[in-house]
Amino acid sequence: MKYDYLSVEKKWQNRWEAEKAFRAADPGEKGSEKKKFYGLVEFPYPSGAGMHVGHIKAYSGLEVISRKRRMEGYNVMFPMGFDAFGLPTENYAIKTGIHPRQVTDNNIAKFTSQLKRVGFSFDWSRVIDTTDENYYKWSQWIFIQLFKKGLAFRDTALVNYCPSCKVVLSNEDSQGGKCDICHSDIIQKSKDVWYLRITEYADKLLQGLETVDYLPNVKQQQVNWIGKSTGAFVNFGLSGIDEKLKIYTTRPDTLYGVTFMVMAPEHPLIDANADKISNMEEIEAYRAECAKKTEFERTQLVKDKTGVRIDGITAINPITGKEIPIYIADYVMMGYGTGAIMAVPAHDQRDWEFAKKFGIDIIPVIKGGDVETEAYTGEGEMINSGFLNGMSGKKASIARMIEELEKIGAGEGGVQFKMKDWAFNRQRYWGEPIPIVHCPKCGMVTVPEEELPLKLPPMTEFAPGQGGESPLARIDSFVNCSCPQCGGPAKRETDTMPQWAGSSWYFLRYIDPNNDKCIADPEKLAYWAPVDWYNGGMEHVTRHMIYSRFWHKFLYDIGVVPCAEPYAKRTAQGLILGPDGEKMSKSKGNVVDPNDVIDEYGADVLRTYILFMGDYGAAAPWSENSVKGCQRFLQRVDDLFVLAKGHGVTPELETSFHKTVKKVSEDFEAMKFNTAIAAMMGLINEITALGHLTRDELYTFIRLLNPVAPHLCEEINERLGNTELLAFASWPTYDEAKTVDATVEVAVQFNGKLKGTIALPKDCPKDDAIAAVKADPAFASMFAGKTVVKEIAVPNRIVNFVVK
RNA sequence: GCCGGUGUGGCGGAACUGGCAGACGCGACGGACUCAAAAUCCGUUGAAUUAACACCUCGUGCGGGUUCGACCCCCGCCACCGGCACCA
Repeated sequence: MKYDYLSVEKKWQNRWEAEKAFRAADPGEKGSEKKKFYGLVEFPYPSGAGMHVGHIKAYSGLEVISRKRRMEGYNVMFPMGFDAFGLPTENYAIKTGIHPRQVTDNNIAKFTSQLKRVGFSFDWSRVIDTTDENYYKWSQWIFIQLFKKGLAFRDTALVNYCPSCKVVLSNEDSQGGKCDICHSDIIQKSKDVWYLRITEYADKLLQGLETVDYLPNVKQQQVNWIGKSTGAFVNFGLSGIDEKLKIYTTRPDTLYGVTFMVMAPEHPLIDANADKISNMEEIEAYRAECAKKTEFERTQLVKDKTGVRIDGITAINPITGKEIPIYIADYVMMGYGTGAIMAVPAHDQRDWEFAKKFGIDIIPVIKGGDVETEAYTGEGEMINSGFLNGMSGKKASIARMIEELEKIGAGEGGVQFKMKDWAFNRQRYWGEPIPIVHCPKCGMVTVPEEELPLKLPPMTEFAPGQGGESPLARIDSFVNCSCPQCGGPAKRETDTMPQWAGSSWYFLRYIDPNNDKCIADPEKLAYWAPVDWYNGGMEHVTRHMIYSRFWHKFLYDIGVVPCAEPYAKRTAQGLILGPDGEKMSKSKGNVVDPNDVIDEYGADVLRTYILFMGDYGAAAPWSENSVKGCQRFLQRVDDLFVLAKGHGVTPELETSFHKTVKKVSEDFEAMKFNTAIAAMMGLINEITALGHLTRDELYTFIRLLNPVAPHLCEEINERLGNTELLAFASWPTYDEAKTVDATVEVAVQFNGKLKGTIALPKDCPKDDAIAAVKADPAFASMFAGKTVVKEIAVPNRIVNFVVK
């Protein structure tokens, strides 16, 4: 009988909705006495294009886990929401004149209906929308707390600016010198910008990684992003100037090999001492040349070293007392360390290249390598290094040098991070207004908390101003206000927050989405936090995750949340590629729409295929034919009902059932959905071949499959006469002892080569196994005329004879 | 350049972390049902060899090694993917 998925799926979706089946119980409510499980997936940006199958894959993993947890007796919260501020919506609004609010509402409605068609067990009573006033009220509240603690500040800086989007971008949003949104080349521009002092939390963010269960590569990427290095700060004296040149180095052990110094072109010491520099024109010319280059050209296109020697000032090595030249060069960045370095050409390749080009001495201080051909960066015995001579081992030499530097007051040990402060403003309409008032008397004043939310004013024209200022700057009624502190006339900040703001704390709001007194009720936070399992894309591992960990840690420090880390566990799904093996994109025309798949095959088939197509964490191409294979599988499950007679255990199937329950239980937890489904397919094949099973066994089977294909399983459950939802049936258990067959086929090898198999009782002792093979006439010829040198037996696996 | 990952049939992918390579699915081939097709069901399907699904041989990117035994461990390469990148 052909399974009518369309009406069956609708039927169960309606019932789940009517019964509010997946509503998580808050503390005090019935169900909250159970152990809690908080499963989180990355909420989508509701784009006009609707969802594609990649979204479905991203949510399916924890959908399975959440459904399994409910069956295991947990009180599960599996929420969904929308990260709806952002440029695509705003650009669409600029183009069409339709208000972003309306665009967003339409898109959310579209996404919601698509998600419901898939049958995800989200708690729809907790939906959040970051553009909702009652949500961004709290984004603004957090900003005010950051500001009060000095973690939000304003600074003039060279920023990455996208001339097309007319917006300032963070380093994270402008990787590769391209705008993350429109992919045009970004340029450098001097602007007054807001920063969040995330660097203050660099060490905490790094150390926190030791307490969480993230995929190793996720952790590694965060570690790299934070980029901690240890070394020393060293103060070099300057000739004729009563000032020191402070540098940062990871290799203080090579101090005796310093033959020149390099400062970033923008280094403030240059202007401060312009009167002592005899070649300022030359330096200015070089600076102008550098300023023309984008950061991309300067850092990405590694090419010839360029630079200019500063005439008139020299540096004094505090250890050797030697006088050495100072250069400016753009291979040294103002934004890292102190903006100046000591150059050791013998042991640093960049310094080596520079020295070769400018004819500077190269003094080796570590034995090994040939510093005439390239810098030697390996370890070795210290030479030409005064008190370090004869030492070997980088660590010891560094420690010894730092000790010396500290003794003579010329430096100290220190650490540096690659991570930079977070540029936190955008000159756009569709974002959270930054709740700050600029008062000519009081300076920057926060909007009083009782006045939050600071709402976006109504507008009809959303394009940014010509100078790249926020569209909000055009609205006088918004801009002009009175200072909350002194009551005098003042002006509002007109920039808005970046899209990352709303997603930096959304997992907390799910816990108490309608609270108008605080982010979330402390009792509820104590119950639900932290997120037990967070799944999402690898592309969000550095930016979104680090930002949100930062906010969470801040909220922890001010006593708002009860735990130091927001996510106890993090996994990631792989991409779904188009049928052509390419990344899905509109331009390639290889996007698969989940709606089309559901129309043709049903939601259960879609879900099953997405989980079956391969390793959940790896990218895999879409295959229409394989979808059909999953359809056949579910059809065969449906057909099982007519084969189900009586109760109890079918002896021929008993071991297989125990095996499958074990396999599926374990594989789901490891997100090995493909092999779990393969195991269920194998069991179906066995049952079909046998021709019968009991109704109890069918019940076990549908409970295993339920997290993957819940509509079909609920339907069969009902046919079995059960009135309760299968969603809350108990998860099947297995008996370890019954997962192995009574007789096991064991491989027989001679000299490691497979020569046959032998049936042996389960867990047959080694000696018995060896004896059994020797007694088996099938292997007699293998022993004939040979001497057995060694006998190896692995229970239930192999027996191997080494013969001569 | 650095860090991480991957490489297995015609295809997607399995393989207890050293123990029968290719589970499961797709595709293909053969058969059943059908007037026929679709759907469904049954069988075969790594390569080579063969009358043979008998034996032997080869086979997990390439070249070596360790081991009774290697997709798995070690050494040296190649290719592709992801992240970072003149970070001192």
